[in-house]
Order: sequence, then structure tokens, then C-alpha cells
Amino acid sequence: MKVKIIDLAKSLGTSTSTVSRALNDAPGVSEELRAKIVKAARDMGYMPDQGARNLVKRTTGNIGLYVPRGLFFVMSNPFFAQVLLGISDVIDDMGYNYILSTSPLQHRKMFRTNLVDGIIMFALRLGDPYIRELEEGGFPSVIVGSYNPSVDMPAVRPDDYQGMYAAVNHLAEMGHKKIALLNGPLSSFKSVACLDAYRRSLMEHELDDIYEKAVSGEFVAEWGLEGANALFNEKDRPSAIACANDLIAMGVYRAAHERGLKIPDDISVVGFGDFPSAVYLSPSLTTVHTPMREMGYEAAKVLVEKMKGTSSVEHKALFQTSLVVRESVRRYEE
Amino acid sequence: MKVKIIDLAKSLGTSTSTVSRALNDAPGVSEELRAKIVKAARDMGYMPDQGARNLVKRTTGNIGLYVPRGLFFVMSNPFFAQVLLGISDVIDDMGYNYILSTSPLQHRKMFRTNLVDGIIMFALRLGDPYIRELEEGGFPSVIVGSYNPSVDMPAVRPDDYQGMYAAVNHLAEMGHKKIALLNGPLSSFKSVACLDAYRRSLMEHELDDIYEKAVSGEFVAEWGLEGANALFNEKDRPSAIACANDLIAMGVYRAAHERGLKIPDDISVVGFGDFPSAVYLSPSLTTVHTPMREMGYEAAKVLVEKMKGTSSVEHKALFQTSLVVRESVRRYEE
DNA sequence: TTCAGATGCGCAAACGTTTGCGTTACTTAT
DNA sequence: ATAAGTAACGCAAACGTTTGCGCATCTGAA
Repeated sequence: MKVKIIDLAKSLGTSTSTVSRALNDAPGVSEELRAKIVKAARDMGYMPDQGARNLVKRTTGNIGLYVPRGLFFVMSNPFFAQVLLGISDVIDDMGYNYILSTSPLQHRKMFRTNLVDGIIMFALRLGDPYIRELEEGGFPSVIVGSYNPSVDMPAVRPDDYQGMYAAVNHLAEMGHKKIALLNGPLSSFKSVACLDAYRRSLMEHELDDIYEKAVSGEFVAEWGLEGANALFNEKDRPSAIACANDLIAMGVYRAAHERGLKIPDDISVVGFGDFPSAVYLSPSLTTVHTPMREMGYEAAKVLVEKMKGTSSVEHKALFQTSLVVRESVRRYEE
Repeated sequence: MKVKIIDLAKSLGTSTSTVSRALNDAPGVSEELRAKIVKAARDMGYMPDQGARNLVKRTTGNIGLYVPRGLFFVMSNPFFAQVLLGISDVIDDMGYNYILSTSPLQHRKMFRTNLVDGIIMFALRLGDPYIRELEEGGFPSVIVGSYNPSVDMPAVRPDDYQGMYAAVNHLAEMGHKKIALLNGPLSSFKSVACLDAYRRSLMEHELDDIYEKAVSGEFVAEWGLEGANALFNEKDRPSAIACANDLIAMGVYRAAHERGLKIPDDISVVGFGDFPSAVYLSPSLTTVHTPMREMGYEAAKVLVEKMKGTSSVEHKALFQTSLVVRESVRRYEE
């Protein structure tokens, strides 16, 4: 059977209170006795039951990661890998555990049943439920990624608008006149930022009369393949494609290859995100870098402050994005 | 403040026991009263505190995912995405939460402090600690992926040996005489299976006297790039490279591209895993398909049986792998 | 009409911790 | 020498549930 605090107490001829205090570095126990208790705990392999501990301390020692898009979406999107990396940079040696929730139900349960001390929310979209409830409850939580800026909650997000603006500007400055946008779903705030930036850049370069084509899909390679195929099938083909996401760009790569189109000779493409794989594509992908790890780091820091209850100011951080040019765009001449 | 069971009881003029029974569909409460209680619980937004519940029921409603390789390793390896997909197919509507642990410390805490009801372990390698402890304790747990077969614990794994055997055979049958292996670390059981299969195939085709080169690295694209570069720098170059992992293959693609080598014209490559991205590479990757989702499904099923305590038989499942040929290998002629 | 068995419900103990408070023994200042 | 203070420890309550048991009340069969 598992060894409990009372077993320890009995074997040492002391009380549970003293054992508890000793193990928690609380005052009120002599150094001599504390040492004995610690040793005995080690020897007998004692570890405090979490349920009991949570019950009395009103704190759980784990933080929730909410991604209302399903487990697969999380795991197959390098964005999370990177952001989580930053999060774990600050959280890991604080001894927290991560608990994952991908459905509104799980999410609700998390913060309503004292399952976690704080929540980091990803990939929120228009109409995702239970955000408001969280907001009102004052539960420690942070949003990471583009989301409704009017929502009254700490958030750290990338400047998606500037990123896409720089990307399309680059394409235009390289001489491209017919630039298409393979976008994400418009329920995503990132997608609307991308769309706005795309339009503005086109207008500023007086290209919108020549060609304007923005189509919405999902943030996955499958959509890039499908969307690019559709684009290629039209009589009036673009010479460059901007993608809202590196995964979409991968799909474009595939579509081009299947049709014998060379990148960047026949078609230029720029991605978004600068996922680790961007540099492994052939040709390597020109894309806009999003400081995902740094964002994760910041989000985690904000969250721990929230959990400590120290900072109750609404923290909003905006991270710069920047175009990194590699091999997938060429200068376009008539 | 959060509404507790006693608030519900008071507001209905009944007792906590009855409320508890009503909400848990336990017998001993009239349908009429049960309906009233359920309604009131709904209205007041009652949800049972997990800590208290766990404490008395000795069960937590969440399952642990242990990957002793660090958070980044998990999140950036499509293997997990796929396996988790299978797991969630069976687990998700059972209402469990996932709790992630990537360090031995977290892992130990998980099953020693009643934090989870069961554990699924990934990517185990030689020398990973705390496995034995788990084994002895009889804690419900499953291993997924190649691991020491002599360990006395339920496990579901792919037939990595046959997979690599088929891959190298294919290369040999396509006329390649100089075949290299870019392997994973030898602390991984998968790597040693790959190495054995590679050697056997070479011997059977009487190729081992001509050329034999197996080098160990990590299961990441960086290693594929580095390893391939090293291979290309030698005077006696291979005409084909077998990789222990699709990510490694991506690295090889990159190395080839940087050097102006065409795949498969100048160099053939076969991967392992059949990650979703394999089909998006240009050219698409010939690789060994591993039924990851199916494995996850099976692992989860075994785990829930273990947790129910029904099946105490040691369950070992071996999943077939199969070569899927695409575009990255060509017939080799002198 | 009576009695055995259901049925519906409440009391209180239990789960394994933490912690406020009281008690004792010991120190230090007066 | 006495008072006041402090340090070390134990008692017992509390955290919010679930559940064994006992007590009524009600049912239907003898």
C-alpha cells in the first residue's frame, strides 16, 4: 500500500502536523527533527497525495492548455511546439504539470472544478464558447495568438497584419503583379488580419485592379494543395502566392510539383510562421518569422504573475514579425 | 464563490448525500427528486470539486502521457500526433483529461501521488528510469513504440525490423549496391532493429562486402542534413540512403538540394514512418508506413481495460509495417 | 390486520492533507 | 527569582466529496 503521512508520523513517534511542516519547509520544527523526517520520507518513498493536498490548499500545481481545435490540430501544428517550448522555459522548473484540453467541455471542467491553477488558450476563433465565462470569473488565464483585441483578458499575440503586409509588399516589389492569397478561415482573427494586409498592400501598389484573389481554407497542407490547384486551373494564373501559414505553403509546393511547375522559376511563394521545416523545403521557404518561442515565454510569465495574484493589470503584448527571405521568391519580369 | 454540494442541498432542503447520489445516477433517490436536483445543479452551475472527489474515490479521471524526451521532442514529432489521434479516438468521449509529463520527476509524481489513473509511455530508451518502479507497482500503463520486449508490461509496437528490412530490400532490388543507413541513436530499440535489418538485408544481397555504412544520430531533420553531408563528402558515395525516420529523410532532401543533387536521379532515399508530410515533399517520399493511429487506438483500449482491472493478462501487440513506394527511389544502373 | 421487504432519505465517517490554536519547555531580560 | 517572550510540538478542525448504515415510510402478500 501507498505510504501516507500518518505512517511516517507513527514510525517516528511524532504527529502528522509536524511531518507536514517539516516536509513543506514550514517553521515550527527543529532542524534536528526535520532532518530525521526528511530522511524517513525519502527512505519510505513518501509522496503527498495530490487530491488531499489540492483540497485543502485550493491549488493544484498544474496549468491547463486549451486548444479548442482538437488534439490533432494541436499536435500537427508546429506553432504549438514552438510556443510550448517557450512556455516550458519558464514553467518547467516550477514543477507544474500540463493538462491538455481540446473540447469546450474539458475546458469548462478544468477551471470550474479546481483542476488547474491557470490556463493558456490557443488558436481561439470567433464563436469559441466559454471564453466569456472565464473572463468574468477572473480565473488566471492568457490568450496566445491573434484574437479579438477587445476581449478583456491578458493576451500575447504576433503582429500578423504587419507580417502579411511585409510579405505582399515584398512580392510586389519583386515585380509581381498577380498575387494570390491562400488564407485561413475567416473565423480566425489571424486570417482577417492577413486579408486586410493583403488588400492594403495591393491597393498601395495599385495592383488591385489587375488581379486580386484571396481564398479561405484551413491552416493545413491539404488546403494549400487544393487551393493552389484551383488557382492553377484558372485561365488567369497568379505569378506569386502568399500563404497564411507555412503548412499551406507546403501544399502549394506539392501542387506545383505535381504540375511540373518549378519554384520559384514558374511560381513564387511566401509562407507565414517560419516553422522549423521551412528551411528544409526545396527550395527553402521565404516566409514571415513569428517569434513563437518568445511569445510562449511571455505568456507563461504573465500567467504565473496572474496566478500569484500580484499583477492584476491587463497585460497585452504585441510581438513583431519580420520577413525572412530565402529561395522561394524570384524577381518577376514580363 | 464557487457553489458546493451543500449549497445545493440547503437550497433544496435535502441532504448532501441525496444530492450526490442524484448527480451520480446512484440508486436510492426518487425520480421526482432527482429531476429537481439535476435541474437545480444546472441552474446554479454546480460542478464537483475534483480534489475532494479524487480523494474519496481513489480515481482521478485523467490519464498520463509520458515522453521522457522533453516537450519539444513530443510536439515536433508527427509520430505522437498520429498516435495521440488514435488514443483520443477511444479516450475522448470517456471524459478523461490528458496530463503531459516529459521529465522523470513529473512522471514519478504522476503515478505516485494519485494524479492519473493510467499512463501511456512513449519513446522509451535504454536507461530511462522509473520504468521498473512502475512495473513492480502494477500501475495501469502501456508502452507504445519499440522497446525492450523482455520488460513485463503491456506494449504495442510496430514491426520496425520488418519495415527496415523491406526498405533496404527494395533498394537492393532496384539495383543499388551502395546503400547507407542514417540511423537513430542506438539507445533506441527502434534504431537497433533498423540496424539489424539493414545488415541482414545487405548480407542476403551480398552487398556488405561492397559497401556498408550505418551511422547513428538523432530522429530529427538536423541530423539528416548533417549525416547526409558527411556521406556526400566521402570519396565513396552511396547511391541510396535509408533513413530510420521521415524527419531524417527531410534532412537528406535538404542536403541534396544544397549540393545540387537531384532526388531520385542522383540519389535515392527511403524514409520510415510515413508521416503526413511524406506525400508533400518533392519528390514524394518512398517510406515505410507505420500504423501509428491504429497503434494509439490499441494502446488506449488496452489501457482502459487495465484501469478497469478486468484484463490482467500481459498484452503485447505487434503491428505490421509496409513499404509504400512513391517517387524518391529510382532504378540504379551502372 | 400484520409483517417482511422495498424504497427514499439523512447522519456521520472517511479519504489524506494542511493549519489555527493551545500547551509545554526553554530562553532572555528585568 | 520572576515575568515575558519564543521555540517546538500535538490536537483537532477543515477542505468538499462519497458511501455504509440506520431509520422511517410505503408497498403488497399472507
